[in-house]
Amino acid sequence: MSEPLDPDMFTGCDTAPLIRIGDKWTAKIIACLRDGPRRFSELQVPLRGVTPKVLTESLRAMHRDGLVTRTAYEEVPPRVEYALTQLGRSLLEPMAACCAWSRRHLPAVQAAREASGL
Amino acid sequence: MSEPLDPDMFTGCDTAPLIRIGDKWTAKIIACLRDGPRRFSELQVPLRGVTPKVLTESLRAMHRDGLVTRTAYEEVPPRVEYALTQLGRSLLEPMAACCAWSRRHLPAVQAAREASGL
DNA sequence: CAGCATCCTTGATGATACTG
DNA sequence: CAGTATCATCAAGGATGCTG
Repeated sequence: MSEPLDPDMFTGCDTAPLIRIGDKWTAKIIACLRDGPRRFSELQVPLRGVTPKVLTESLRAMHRDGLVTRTAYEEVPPRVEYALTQLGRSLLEPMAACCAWSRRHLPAVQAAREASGL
Repeated sequence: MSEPLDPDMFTGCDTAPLIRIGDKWTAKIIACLRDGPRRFSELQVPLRGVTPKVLTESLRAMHRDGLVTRTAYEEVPPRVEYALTQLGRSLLEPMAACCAWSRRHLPAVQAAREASGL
């Protein structure tokens, strides 16, 4: 009920998050790769509005962290496919937990927000 | 294995997140309130470095969304206690799922990151 | 097609000082 | 104590144009 609270009890680290997940695109990219490999341009479609620069940055970080694989085919025009690794796939579980919460409780959040006049 | 990808398959909304959770403090605040009500200044300690301004903003948003209650006692000096609502408490579940993932897989992320030379 | 290179905007956050 | 009020900062993200 009281006493010492651990500042890092949730994130497990001081300030900078160790892994890039809570940013704007990583989770969406993982969702888009759920059903199989996708090409760079295939990802741009569902992630409407993402610029190639940002998409590249995100994919590079995810590749560096072992979440996705990158396969470049020596063709013209070039073709590059991204796919989830086992590690990346394992993130679908906590993501599903968040989605489940969202489906169940977002209406309550909406209600609370309106009840307090924005 | 292919075809139309839903841009909002993960977040459930277009751009702006409907609820403020993925920010820097909300999840930590929820964790700090897990074992009971806390005062404003009690929260500042474990959330080391958080300025009163930012803590106020976070708590206000959480209150607006029905995640926490705010109880001000008419005393001198003033005392204000924040506590999780049932809704706020329900967020502990998906948070636990994320923590579980972290405990299990962060070492693999570290390894992957080193194996790729940062 | 799959990106780089550049420049720019913006919101979340921080530092500091002050108040009921 | 529990904030409020300003100002400053910085990195994520975006816009645009170019290239192998």
